[in-house]
Amino acid sequence: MAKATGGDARAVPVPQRLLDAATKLFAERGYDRTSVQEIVEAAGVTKGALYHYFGSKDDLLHEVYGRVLRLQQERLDALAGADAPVERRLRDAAADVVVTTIENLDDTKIFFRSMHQLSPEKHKQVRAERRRYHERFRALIEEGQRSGVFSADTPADLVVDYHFGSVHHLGTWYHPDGPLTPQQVADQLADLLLRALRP
Amino acid sequence: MAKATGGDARAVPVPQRLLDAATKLFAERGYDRTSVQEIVEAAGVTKGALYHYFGSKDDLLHEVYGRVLRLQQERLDALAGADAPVERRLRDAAADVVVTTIENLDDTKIFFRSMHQLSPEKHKQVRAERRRYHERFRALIEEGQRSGVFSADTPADLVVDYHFGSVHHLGTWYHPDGPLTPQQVADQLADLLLRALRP
Amino acid sequence: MAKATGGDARAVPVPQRLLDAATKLFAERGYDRTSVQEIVEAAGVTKGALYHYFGSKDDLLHEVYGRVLRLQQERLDALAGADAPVERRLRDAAADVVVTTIENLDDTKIFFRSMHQLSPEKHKQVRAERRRYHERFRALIEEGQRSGVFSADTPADLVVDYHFGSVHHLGTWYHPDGPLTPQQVADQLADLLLRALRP
Amino acid sequence: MAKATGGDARAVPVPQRLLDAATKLFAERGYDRTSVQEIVEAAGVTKGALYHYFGSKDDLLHEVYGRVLRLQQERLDALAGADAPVERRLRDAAADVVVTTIENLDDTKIFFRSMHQLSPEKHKQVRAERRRYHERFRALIEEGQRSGVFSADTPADLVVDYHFGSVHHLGTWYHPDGPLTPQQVADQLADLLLRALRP
DNA sequence: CATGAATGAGTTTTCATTCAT
DNA sequence: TATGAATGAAAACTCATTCAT
Repeated sequence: MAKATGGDARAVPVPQRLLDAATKLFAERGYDRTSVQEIVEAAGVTKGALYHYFGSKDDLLHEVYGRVLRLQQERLDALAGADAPVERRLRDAAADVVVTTIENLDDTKIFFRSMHQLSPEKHKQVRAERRRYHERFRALIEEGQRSGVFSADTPADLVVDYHFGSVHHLGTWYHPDGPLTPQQVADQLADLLLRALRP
Repeated sequence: MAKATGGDARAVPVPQRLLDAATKLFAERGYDRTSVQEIVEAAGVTKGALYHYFGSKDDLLHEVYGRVLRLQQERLDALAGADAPVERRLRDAAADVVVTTIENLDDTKIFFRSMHQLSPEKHKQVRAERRRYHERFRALIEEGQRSGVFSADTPADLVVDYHFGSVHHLGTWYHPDGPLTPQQVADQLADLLLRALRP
Repeated sequence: MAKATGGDARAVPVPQRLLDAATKLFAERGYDRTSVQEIVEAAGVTKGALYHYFGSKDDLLHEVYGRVLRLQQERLDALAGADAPVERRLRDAAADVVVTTIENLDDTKIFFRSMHQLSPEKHKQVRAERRRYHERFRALIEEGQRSGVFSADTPADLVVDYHFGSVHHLGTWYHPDGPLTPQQVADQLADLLLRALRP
Repeated sequence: MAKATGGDARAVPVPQRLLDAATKLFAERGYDRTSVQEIVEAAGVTKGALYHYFGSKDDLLHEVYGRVLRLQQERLDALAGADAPVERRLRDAAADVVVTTIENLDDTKIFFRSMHQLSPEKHKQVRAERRRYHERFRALIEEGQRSGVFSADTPADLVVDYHFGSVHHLGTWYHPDGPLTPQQVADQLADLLLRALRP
């Protein structure tokens, strides 16, 4: 008998509402600075409901990670496995990770800032999935290096970290109301990467 | 158990001991996950002593920042103002920030992970100092772009964020016992930057 | 050690138990000298329970005030608005505030000693309500002065402060096991007031 | 080498400076809310100095009491023992306590608000001295009642408490920049007392 | 499915006092 | 005389989690 906002706000299922609220708050104030009470208030439910659907606060964070990890891995797999020259596939992948990062900036801010606040067990799991992503990306670069279209002066691992560093950093400076669209940023950063890899 | 215990460890003054302990712990577990109790225990003093020298836990974090900010700004000013071609000065600056970041990896991990946990007032101050650093770096790139030794395809701002992203990221993957020395990493990352800027 | 322990003492709801314990302790040792720990121990609950019902220690004090303020204001309004000569109404009001003050001596001790220890915001609110009470009383005196049944030699404001001073002071000297009943004290003090106001 | 305010500020001896600072602060924020650190800062000395001259914070409060108690007792003794009719002596005493209370409003605010925060031992001592004062005043009233110039309808004790209640209360409402001078307030309150005592 | 009262261990911070110098 | 670093105990408050209903 409250908050009947629109008639479809209530249609969003409780677990989703909780996840959305948590994502927003974690991104705004960080995991440790967000209390369970604040999450349930933002989601319009009670604590009991949260613990009905999630085992712990930690679980909530882990779910946010799952969402962004699955999304990015899927997109990378698709782009890397496409039928195109390696420089095209790398460029597309490099630009795409920028666009999807910006489009899910809350999730990725949380990802990079709060990963080490997961329980050791879950942290390990996330790092393993992250590593899989990293290796798929690295394989692209190595492929280009072997075939001579990319310079082999820099170890592929370092190149990946170079690029991902800039993706990681997006949360620090990118603002949706700034002068550049996500796609423009993506193109520029992908260009920088490809130029750095010119033989 | 009086003043002359050890002859060396106890010779370090209390504020320094506190700062060292805090740096180590903040880097290991993050600012919010480190309790004042843990800090004073690691430093071998009592809470009263901490609050005798520092106004708050926040102050301690701010001091760590001060240290790394001053160091990096000094080095950048020296290198950027040297008497050498701009591509040399940029390369030196780009490599140097990598080396000093690695050499102070604890401080810089804290810097990038915990900056947003400072009080708003101190956060603002740190961001202002950080911006000064950023702008000095950007000026170098613009200088090279104007004189034609660097490509002007990418806005200088973005290039700075691209490079600093990778510096930021170092704390995530670099380990002192890995295969690369700090100087090697620095050379590789500086090369990537300069190659990306080739006209 | 579950819910039905005692059958009577435990039947009092937790917020009431907390308020009672706080009232007693604040009166005994003052607000600042009473710790939250002592309150919850006296009430037989934990700190968490206290903060579940009250926002702060300050809130608890404010609640005590609310109780006594509401009580006294109601009684004054009833007596002052009665259908009787003004000297009768003033006398009744003057005596009644003495009786109810003695009957709630803990509350009123707290009221007068600890009011200035409230947060500025709440302090202001309490003073506003207190002023309303004062003004209602003053209006009675002015009414009598205008109609000539009371001497107008002394400004009504001062007369009110004179009487309330003695009410305020009751907590300092009145003891329930002394020679005078509350009603006797009330009659004497009301007599003093009325005699002082004889034209 | 600091705070050379005028050339005679430094001439005030340290214990006096401490006492003055403590009086001011205790009156402003209360005894418990005033820290020793604040007192020494206001007095322009260090903590060591305070503990050199005073045994404890409690001692400081006790000294403030000593000052006001001695002053008021002396004045009462002089006025009550004067060679004049009893109604004159009571009137003078009643007015004088009002004037000296207002002239030392900080001290008396502290007196009435913080007395119960003294250590039990010192509290007892202060109460004993206070009682002596009270009894001297009561003797005056009884003298007048016996000789018939005052009504004996109200026990002398109660009359004393009635008057002292209003004195006590002065700290709550009197402001130096209000419409009434200390002497005017004193005259009015003394008048009220004497009028209440008319046979 | 969901509530919300209650817990208990934890947090940062304050402060009167001591003491070697 | 006076300093100020250091102590240690206590302060108010927070919060993830549980559980009877």
